Amino acid sequence: MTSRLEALCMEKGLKMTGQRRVISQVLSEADDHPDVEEVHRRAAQIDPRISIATVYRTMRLLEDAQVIERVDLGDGRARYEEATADHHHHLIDTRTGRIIEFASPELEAMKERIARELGYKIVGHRLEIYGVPLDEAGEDGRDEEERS
Amino acid sequence: MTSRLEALCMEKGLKMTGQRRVISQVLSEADDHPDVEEVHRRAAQIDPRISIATVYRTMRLLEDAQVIERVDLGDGRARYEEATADHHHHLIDTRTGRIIEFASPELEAMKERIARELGYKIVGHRLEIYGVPLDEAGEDGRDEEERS
DNA sequence: TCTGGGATTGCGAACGGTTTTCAGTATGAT
DNA sequence: ATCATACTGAAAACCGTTCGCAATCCCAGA
Repeated sequence: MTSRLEALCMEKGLKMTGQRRVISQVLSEADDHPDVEEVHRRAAQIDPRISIATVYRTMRLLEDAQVIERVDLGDGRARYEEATADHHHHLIDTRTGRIIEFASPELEAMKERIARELGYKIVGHRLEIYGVPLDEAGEDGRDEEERS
Repeated sequence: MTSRLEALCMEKGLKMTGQRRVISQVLSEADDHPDVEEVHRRAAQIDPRISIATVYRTMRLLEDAQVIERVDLGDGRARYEEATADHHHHLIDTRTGRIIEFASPELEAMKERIARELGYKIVGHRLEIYGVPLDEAGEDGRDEEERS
């Protein structure tokens, strides 16, 4: 059965090898933001002879083909998600690492405006919010707040 | 004479060595966002026997002491700026690498609101805009400001 | 002013994530 | 099936950053 990403790859004329098929499947089924190691782990469960180097290469290939998107969450390794048409951003739960996606047209508009006022045309942007759940924010041992 | 950052360091009770003095001076005089290698280059011009390891160590020290702030511009290396009270963000000129700082209270408010709606309290955030100068970007000349 | 000992430094080695090299393998067009 | 070519695995190279260690420096105390 061809996964969504596999279909996309064939559409783009990429040679479909066994490992690319497996990685495409893994990525199609992922609903989170796995890093390369995690993709490799999941791929290896389907076919243990896939090497980490191939995963790296395939991720780059898919990124270049704009099938997936690299997400830099500031933790030193690249994470990935399926490419989407609409721009969105990430809120990272610093307690659990959970990543929540959100989009805000107003925010987009405001960014455009700010860039224009500075004399620039936006070619890319990224916003990350780090936060803690409201209902847990005030409870346990008051760690002092730090605004950065 | 003692640089601004050097004074800050002494205030915080850090032992002031020759290298820390030099690095503090370099950082006090910088009005850009140098990476460690660049700080080392500038420091070495004042005192050539400062090692890159010491620069790395000192940057971390100053960061921990909240004298400077690390800025991750997504280019794989850490950049730094003096710590400021007000939160600001960066617009990166993808043609030249120039970094323009900007702040927007409305943007801050909007982020707070978005986080709250998602049930979160913000503990940190970061926004980067990548852009090209309007007057070099092609037509769509909406706002033509000299911005070299 | 001199001293002692903990903090700091320089060097190179180690590190973690990522890319590359290279020889062997698999793919898809024929 | 065949063959040129693209792809793969394993290991080495890379790059920014950190660490281990012996030598050195800073500065509180004498």
